[in-house]
Amino acid sequence: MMVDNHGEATVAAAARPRVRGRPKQRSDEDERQRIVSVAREQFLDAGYGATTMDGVAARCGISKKTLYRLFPAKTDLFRAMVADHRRTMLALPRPDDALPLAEAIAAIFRLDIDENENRERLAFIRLAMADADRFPEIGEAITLEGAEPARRLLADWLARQQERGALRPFPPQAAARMLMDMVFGVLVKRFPGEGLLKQEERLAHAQRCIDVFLHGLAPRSEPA
Amino acid sequence: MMVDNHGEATVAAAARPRVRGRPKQRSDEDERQRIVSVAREQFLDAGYGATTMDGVAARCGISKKTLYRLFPAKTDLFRAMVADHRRTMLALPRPDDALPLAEAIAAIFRLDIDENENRERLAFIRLAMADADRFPEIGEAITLEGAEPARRLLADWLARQQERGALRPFPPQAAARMLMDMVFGVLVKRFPGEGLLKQEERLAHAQRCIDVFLHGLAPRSEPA
DNA sequence: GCGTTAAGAAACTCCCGAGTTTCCTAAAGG
DNA sequence: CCTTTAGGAAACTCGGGAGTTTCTTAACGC
Repeated sequence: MMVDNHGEATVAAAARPRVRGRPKQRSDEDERQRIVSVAREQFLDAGYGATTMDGVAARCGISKKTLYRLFPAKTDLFRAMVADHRRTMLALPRPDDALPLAEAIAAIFRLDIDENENRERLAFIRLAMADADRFPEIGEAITLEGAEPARRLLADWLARQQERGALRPFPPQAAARMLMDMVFGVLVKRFPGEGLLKQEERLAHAQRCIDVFLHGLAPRSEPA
Repeated sequence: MMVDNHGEATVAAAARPRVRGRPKQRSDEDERQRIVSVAREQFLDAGYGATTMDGVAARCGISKKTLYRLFPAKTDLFRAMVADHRRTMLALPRPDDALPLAEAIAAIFRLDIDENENRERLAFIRLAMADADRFPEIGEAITLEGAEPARRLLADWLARQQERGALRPFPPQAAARMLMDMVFGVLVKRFPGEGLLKQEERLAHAQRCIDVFLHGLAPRSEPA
């Protein structure tokens, strides 16, 4: 969805006649949204420092003047991007306790999101790690709107399963963190050369993690 | 060890008489080493972009002239820092197959390293993630000198345990990655506010990860 | 139609950091 | 002791990016 928006915006911008004079009026809100989309693309792709206002304006097909009217400073644009991300972050599903354990976890992790959404999710995390010091809100956005609620959801679910006797007793918060780290640790895989995992690999990896995790927390497993 | 070096360097620098004229000669090698130590501190603390040559020179108590004689460009300094990091990276231990499984893994992870070493390890990973695009070698340093060998070591060990029947069959590479992600995922915990985990928490967390992991790969566990 | 005005293009200021140079001084070395 | 020379301090150039301004022009509202 978001990438499509980008595409639209960019293409529209490129197609927009670059004539002098006052262009057709457009709603400020639409304009802001378009800009934020482009900015998100840039920020996620290049990081905060390497993203330039000139670049954003150019890619939006607008002048810096307009850009600065809507976003008085680069930081405002960044914050708006983060806020937008928070708004559009996917709502967490209520896991169905009747579901098989593995499926319930897969649902919590939304393993079904598409490649682009996943790419954006990881890019956002990278950005957060890189610029968390300068912009606490990006770290907060990830933590408060993404990781934290998801972890709480997962931890609650784990606690319930433990009460049911479906899982052995184990600190739920710690367990939730472990599983999330396993599943999203793929992020680091980005280092050596080849890009992110493909959809298929990502799913397979997640399934393996869930497998190990569930066996690791199974009620009566033999100690190693 | 490294932090001590930093301390020494910084203090020595501050104590150095800031007089005009030619100072007492010192070995270029010593000088380079001092500079690299200071630079490492800066790079790890502030990232590549936020580290300035002026700042490094000032903290070293030397002039930019000397700094640029020894390191013609900022990138050279950065590369030297990475190279130094690679050199001083701890050699991996050969795991003793006779050890209890949990202890063997703890040894592979060097869970006994001190707080400062651990802080540096995590800072380096963060730096790598932030600047991997511009400086592939930092990502490579982590991957090739740190993560990769450790993962291979762990994977080999896992494979051996599987052959012995101490662990159930499971793709060893995937398993090694999972465990590493779990143990070092703590990294992400840095976001919200409070700093890194204390030594004690870190060890406890690692032990819990190992616990879940070993149960998850135990030979005859009940499916969940 | 016709003034008003909002937007584009582009030049501009300002700042900051990489890298260079100049001048000065004192250690090195004979 | 006196010349040579390496290093410190600081001023410099240069480039690039944030944010501003000016000029121009065409859409908008009457």
